[in-house]
Amino acid sequence: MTRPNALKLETFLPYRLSVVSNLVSDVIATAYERLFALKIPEWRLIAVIAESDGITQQNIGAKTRMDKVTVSRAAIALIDRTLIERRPNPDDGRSHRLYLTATGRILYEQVAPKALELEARIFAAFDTEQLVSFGQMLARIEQAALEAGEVS
Amino acid sequence: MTRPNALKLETFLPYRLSVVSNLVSDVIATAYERLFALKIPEWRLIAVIAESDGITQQNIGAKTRMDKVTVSRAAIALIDRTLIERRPNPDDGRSHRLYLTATGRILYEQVAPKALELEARIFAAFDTEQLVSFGQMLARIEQAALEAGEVS
DNA sequence: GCATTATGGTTTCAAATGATACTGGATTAT
DNA sequence: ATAATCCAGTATCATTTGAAACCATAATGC
Repeated sequence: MTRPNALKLETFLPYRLSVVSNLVSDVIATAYERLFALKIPEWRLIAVIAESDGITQQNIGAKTRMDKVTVSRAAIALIDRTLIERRPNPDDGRSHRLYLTATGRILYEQVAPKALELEARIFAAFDTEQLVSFGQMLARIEQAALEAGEVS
Repeated sequence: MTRPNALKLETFLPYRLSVVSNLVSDVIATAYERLFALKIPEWRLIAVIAESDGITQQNIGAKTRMDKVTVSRAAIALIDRTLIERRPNPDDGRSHRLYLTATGRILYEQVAPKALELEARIFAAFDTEQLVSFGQMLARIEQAALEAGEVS
C-alpha cells in the first residue's frame, strides 16, 4: 500500500528549518550566557543600539521583530547593568532614546568579534557565494511566510 | 569614527535564521491550531507515528530532538483525544508503543496534505534544485552547530 | 479647547518550555 | 539473588514568552 501523501518529517523543510534554527540559537545562547551573562534579546539590543545610536524601543522592535515586551525587559535589564542608558526623546515624551554607555561599548567590542567568530565556525563549511544565496533564500522565505500568514 | 567590528544584525546569519524560522513556525502553528486544534509537538508526534507505527516516546525524542517532557505531554494530549493509543512494549515494561487510532489516521490523512500545501506555498519561489541545496545546507549547519556546541 | 482615539512603554497574567526530582521497571556486578 | 545503577516516562517547579490590560503622552475630530 502506498501512502498517497508521503509527509516524511525529515524532509519537511519547515520542520528541518525549525530544528536547525533552534539548535543554532541554543548553541549561541549558551555561549553568550557563559561569556557575557547576556540573554539573546539583550545582546540583540546591544548590537542594534551600537548600530543605531539613539534608537527607540519601538524601532528596535520593528527592526528585530522582537515583541515590545521582550524589548522592554531587555532594555530594563541592560539599564540595571549600566550597559545602556535612556535619554528623553525630544520628539515624543512617551518614548526615550537608547544609547550605549562607555561600559556598554566596551562590552560590545568584546561581544561582536565573538559573535562573528561563532558564526564563522558554524558556517565555516560554505563559501561566500553559498552564504549569499542562503541569505537570499531566507529573505524570500520570510516574504512568502508573511504573505501566507496574512491570508490566514 | 569607524567601528572596528561591524556586526550588522541584518546580515548576521544566525540571527536571520532565527527570525525566519520563528516566523515560519508561527505561520504553521497558527494554521494547525485553527484547522485541527493541534499544537506543533502534537502534529509532529502524529507525523512520526504515522511514519513509524509502534515507536516509543524515547525514539520520538531522539528522532525529532524534542524534549522528552514535550513528547510526554503531547502523547498524553493525543491519547485524551483518542488520536493515538498505547500498547505495552513486550521488550521493555517501562515504555509503551504508540499507534495511530482509526480517528488519528483519518486526521493524519487530512493534516499531511495541508502541511505539504503550506510548505509548497512558503517555498514556492524555489525550484527543486534550490530546495535540495537548501536542505543540504541545513544539514551541514546542523552538524557544525553540534560540533561547535559540544566543545563549549 | 476638550473629548476621543491612537501609540510607546510597562505591568500583569496565563500558557509554554525545559531542568530537576521522582517512580517503577531493567540491567549489571558481585 | 540482591544490591547498585540505569533508564522510560511523569510530575513539579522555575523561567521564558506573549497577550491583554494599563498608564501616560500624542494626535485627531469637533
